[in-house]
Amino acid sequence: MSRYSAAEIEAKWQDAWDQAEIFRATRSEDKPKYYVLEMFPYPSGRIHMGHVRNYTMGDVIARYKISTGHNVLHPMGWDAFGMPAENAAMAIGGHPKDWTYGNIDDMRAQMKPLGLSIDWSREFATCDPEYYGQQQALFLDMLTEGLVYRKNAVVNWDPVDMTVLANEQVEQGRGWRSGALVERRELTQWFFKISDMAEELLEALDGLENWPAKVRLMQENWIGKSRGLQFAFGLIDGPDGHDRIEVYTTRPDTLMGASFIGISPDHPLAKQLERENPDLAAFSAECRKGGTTEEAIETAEKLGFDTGLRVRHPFDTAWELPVYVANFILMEYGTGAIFGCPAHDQRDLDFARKYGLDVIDTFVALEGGTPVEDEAFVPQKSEKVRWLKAFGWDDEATGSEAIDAAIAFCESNGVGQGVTKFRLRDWGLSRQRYWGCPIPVVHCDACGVVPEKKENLPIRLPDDVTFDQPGNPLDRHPTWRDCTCPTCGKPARRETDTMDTFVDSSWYFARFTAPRADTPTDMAEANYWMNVDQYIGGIEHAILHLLYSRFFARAMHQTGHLPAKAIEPFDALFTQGMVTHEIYLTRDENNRPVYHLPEDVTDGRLADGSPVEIIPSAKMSKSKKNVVDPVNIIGAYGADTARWFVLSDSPPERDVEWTASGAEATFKHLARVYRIVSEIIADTSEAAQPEADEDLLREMHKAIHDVTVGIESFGFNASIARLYAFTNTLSKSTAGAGAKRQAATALAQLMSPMTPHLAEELWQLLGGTGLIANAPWPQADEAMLVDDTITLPIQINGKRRTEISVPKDMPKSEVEKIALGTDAVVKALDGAQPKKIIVVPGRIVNVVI
RNA sequence: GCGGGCGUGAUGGAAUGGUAGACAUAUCGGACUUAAAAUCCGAAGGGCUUACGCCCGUGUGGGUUCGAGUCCCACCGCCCGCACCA
Repeated sequence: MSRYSAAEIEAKWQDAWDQAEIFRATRSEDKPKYYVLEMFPYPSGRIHMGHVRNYTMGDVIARYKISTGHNVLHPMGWDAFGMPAENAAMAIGGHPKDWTYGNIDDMRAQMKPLGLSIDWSREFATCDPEYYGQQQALFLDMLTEGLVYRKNAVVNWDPVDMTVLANEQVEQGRGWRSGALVERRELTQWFFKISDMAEELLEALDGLENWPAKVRLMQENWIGKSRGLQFAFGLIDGPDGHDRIEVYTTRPDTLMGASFIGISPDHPLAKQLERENPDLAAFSAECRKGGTTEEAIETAEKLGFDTGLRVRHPFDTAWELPVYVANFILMEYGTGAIFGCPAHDQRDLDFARKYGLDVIDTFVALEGGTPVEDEAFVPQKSEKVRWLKAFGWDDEATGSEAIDAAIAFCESNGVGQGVTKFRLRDWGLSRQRYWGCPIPVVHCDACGVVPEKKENLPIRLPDDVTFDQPGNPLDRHPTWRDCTCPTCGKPARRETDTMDTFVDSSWYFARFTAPRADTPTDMAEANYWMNVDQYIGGIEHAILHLLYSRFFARAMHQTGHLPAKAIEPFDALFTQGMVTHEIYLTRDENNRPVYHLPEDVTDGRLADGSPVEIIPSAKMSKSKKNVVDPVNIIGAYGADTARWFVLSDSPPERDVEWTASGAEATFKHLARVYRIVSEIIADTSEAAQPEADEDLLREMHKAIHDVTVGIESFGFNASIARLYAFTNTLSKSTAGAGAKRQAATALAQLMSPMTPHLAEELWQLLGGTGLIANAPWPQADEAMLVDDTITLPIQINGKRRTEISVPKDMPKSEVEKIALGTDAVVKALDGAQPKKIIVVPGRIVNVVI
């Protein structure tokens, strides 16, 4: 009997699949279609275990759907534009293009041995001119539809390198290369009008039933619909053109507790005052230091500058409030101005204490509670409070009712109006970088900003660029910028900004339906294949990528590139967890950590015997060296072992920890399955007892049922646990050769989505017809799933005391009688009557004493 | 700071509000072997008890329920995202 040789088996069956072209997707109306997609990778050059886990999950679904009679589309491509290619060019020389395509070749070669059921004929990279040219066409169509526009927006500016920095390139407020303090600077940039669709993107979340609730909730909060009051404070002796300050608040019920007005340093009034007031100019300059992230702004120390200006309270014109410029107010949200109510908002209270401002309690003092000191009084949303007492009302209302009532009250008194606002901002797509999709517009002195003609697409990136200095090489290219105006034909300048790489990934799923079409999509193909039936990727994409894709699908429908049914492009979404590994480190003479690769550590020691510190279960990262290269694992154990392991142990949505012992154990298990099945094939015995056949087949049907449920519900770990149990049952079974072969065949089929190579081999050994990949999925016989006798636990006061064995459909009253007759219950009752007996049929009996 | 999530044996984890710890790893014992490996069989949450059993136990504290790992409230810890990382 031969032994399990993964290398041999895997090469053999991958060839067989290639020969038969069984994963090539072709439009066909005689089968239901199924589109399964994993978030495509960035071509860093090496695949990692996270990729293996992601693609294996998609592969299990794809293979399962093939065997349940679906026409499956399972494509793969590369999210190939982005900063790392430029960083590599700067660090080690070479060209981003060569680096990227070289990485793609490497990664494809590392990925193919996994035996994924991918239609490689549809592969593309977003940096292919054939792809980004179509993206430019989409951009032009969106421009025509009014979905794109230009406006000013702030970027991170490195004053030493004189260049724009990505958030990732800002470390503790400083540029990562120059070390200079970063400033916020305004640039004119292109924007997608995603905010116009805020309401629709929000409403449509309800229909995404097969998305994780947490992702829908995160998107809902991100879109951030709020109902509030917009009104004005009259400005006393304001500078020219400013007689009022418009304010938006979601807490109009606290208006009588207002004690100051805060405006953003970028507010027009602040900018005007800045010109005449050097102290304020200095303060605002200070506010503009640091990065642009919301995190940086929100966690920075709250600073304010008293402008000396005063406003009048709308309900009491004798009541004057000071106007501060404050660093925590964002010009992008609301009107860029707020009123502060220290008694009922912690941030405002901290600010008021710091600058010695009034704290006007509109609730606690009125109700006779403890006055506000260091903690603002913010009631629970559901708490009924007399918020409006300050307005002279006596009605009780909960938080949102109180706010609606306050808005109505203000409106009826001529103070502002209720408005709905969204937190969602328009999507800035301009990037001052080379390795991205060129924005297809030109700047003409006579005609202004002019779209490029479609027949000139793709606007290709020039190859002759250098990365020896900071900034965008397109800006300093000698000739690339020179062009003629598409409108007047005079000399003009090409736009040198490229698109955010999120644009590339916002429509690739649609392109996969017709990757070689000479329009962005082919409507016949898109109509057949869309939507993505199952999308799989990391939770880190819960908001941006998934929201942008939802926006793009709508925009593509509006511009005639997708059918109406595809405006929500992902029918079902699954967010998988990461692959983690322990971190091993020692300390150098300065007590700084020195990291060690897992393969250099055995039983907590290095080769020289010195012990290592172990940090448990962290995300695999090159800098911490806690990485396991899938290529090595496949070389040592085979792809089936890698695939099985990343699916076992942890539920797919949670992190899974890679361990060497786990991989070893997985390999042993697969070898065991191979051995057990080989023995079954050699065996010709009859069953010792006929019941043994019956028992085994019963277990087989239960396994078919449970494994199928597991796959359909993304419970791959549960399916695998069930397969372990079924393998143990099979190995111990005393059934005859026929029943065992039947069970072994089912086992191979149930394993086939996870370990397709081994399954093909077993299928062949067992005499199966054709490829197991094409064989129909086994069906569980319902009648075989239920045992005639069940075990019911008996609880006394909710604690398990004993159990009884009863026929599965015994009536409640009978069960009750038997339960009351058990020794444990008789003893516990001690002659008394039970207070209550709860019988949950088929589940449990609880006797309350 | 804001938004979202997670927390169960030595370890990864299982458990439609219904027997907590399935399945696996590591460990220990046994069989086979000259021996080891491989393989096969078995034990195993903690405590008390000769035993029958009993008590405790799902981050902490409270609550709802006949019954809570699961639902609610508060807290602690860790993770993800925060609009120019992909």
